[in-house]
Amino acid sequence: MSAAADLATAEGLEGLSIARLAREVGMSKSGVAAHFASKETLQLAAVDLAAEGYRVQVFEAARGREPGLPRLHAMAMAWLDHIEHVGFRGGCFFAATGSEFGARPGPVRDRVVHHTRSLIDALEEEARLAVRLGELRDDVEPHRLVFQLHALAQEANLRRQLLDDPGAFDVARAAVVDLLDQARTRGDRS
Amino acid sequence: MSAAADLATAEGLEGLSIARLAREVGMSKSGVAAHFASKETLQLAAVDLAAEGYRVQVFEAARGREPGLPRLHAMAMAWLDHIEHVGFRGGCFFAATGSEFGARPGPVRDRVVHHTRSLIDALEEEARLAVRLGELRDDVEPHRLVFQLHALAQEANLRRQLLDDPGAFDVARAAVVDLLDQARTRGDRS
DNA sequence: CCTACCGATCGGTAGG
DNA sequence: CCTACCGATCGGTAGG
Repeated sequence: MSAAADLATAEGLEGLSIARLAREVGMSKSGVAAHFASKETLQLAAVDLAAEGYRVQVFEAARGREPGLPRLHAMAMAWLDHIEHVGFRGGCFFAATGSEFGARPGPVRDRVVHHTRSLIDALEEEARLAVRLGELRDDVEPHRLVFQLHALAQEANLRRQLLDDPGAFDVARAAVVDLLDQARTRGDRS
Repeated sequence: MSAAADLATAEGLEGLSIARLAREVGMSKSGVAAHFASKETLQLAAVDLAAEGYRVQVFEAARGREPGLPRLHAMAMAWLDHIEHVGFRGGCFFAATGSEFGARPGPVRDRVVHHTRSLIDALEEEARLAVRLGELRDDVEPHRLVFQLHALAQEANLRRQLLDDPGAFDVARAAVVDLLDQARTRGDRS
């Protein structure tokens, strides 16, 4: 069942058909259909499973560091590492499904949006805290900082998928370090 | 014919079926099929049409400015403007198709990759020139600068599609300005 | 450019 | 969990 959803995740998209999934796990088509009320239910299960994957990594990495800048830094890096190593053929699951369902209103899109916003909100929250703690400059806008962090991850994923750029994630990591460095309060070396 | 490809473009993806397109332009299915050797040919036509759309805007904007930093700046802005105003339901055509065909080898993927790389190469070339002209600092890496510029556009597109962030393109534009500002030779106000 | 057809695949259900 | 079926849609072709 969750093994089915995992293989579903690996396949990636709307092309994840009940029939195809059935073949892959060696069951009859209606055997799979019995586990999910509809194709949409299967898609939602795949989305939630993928979300669990990065949530565990990102928030586990966060727990190990003090709140504020160190935690923000750790979350951004853990998130890049996770995308780099997911191993789905289509790369980052949320980049793929977000792009696919961005223009298709419905529960699947809503779920993808929810998980995406959830990560962004967590990063913004941590950035806001870092500003409050004086670790990041007063004039740093958390919204924009996280915009840039998220952008770098998207770009690394795109370049690996499309441009065979094996160093894409290293470039992204270096840019993240620079970005946080420039936002850091002068003289602060925490 | 090119009107068909245009509506095809608007629809966006693999879901662009010959049957669906036929309905949309009021022809029979095989009437459309006769114009394209195969579905793949139709997809390639749509990709090329979309590429023409941004090429015209970006390279026209470039022609009006002197080579180097001014031209790089103009290209980045024209490109953001184009993505913001394409009007395809799925947003940026190349973000959508790139994500969809990134893991599907074949002529369609190759064509999407070619157009994507083409724009990136043009931006990098201009950045390299700006360094040579002394408009950008010596230690600026064109590859990484364009990585960041491209990342901002991807993120703006994603946020509009997924997060109903109407100011996403304004944030991206402001970040582009900052990025080029920081890369600029100190004291240079060209 | 059309009608009419093909084989394949889809999501879903009936009935067990 | 299965077989067996449904109506719909797909890409593509035959024949005109």
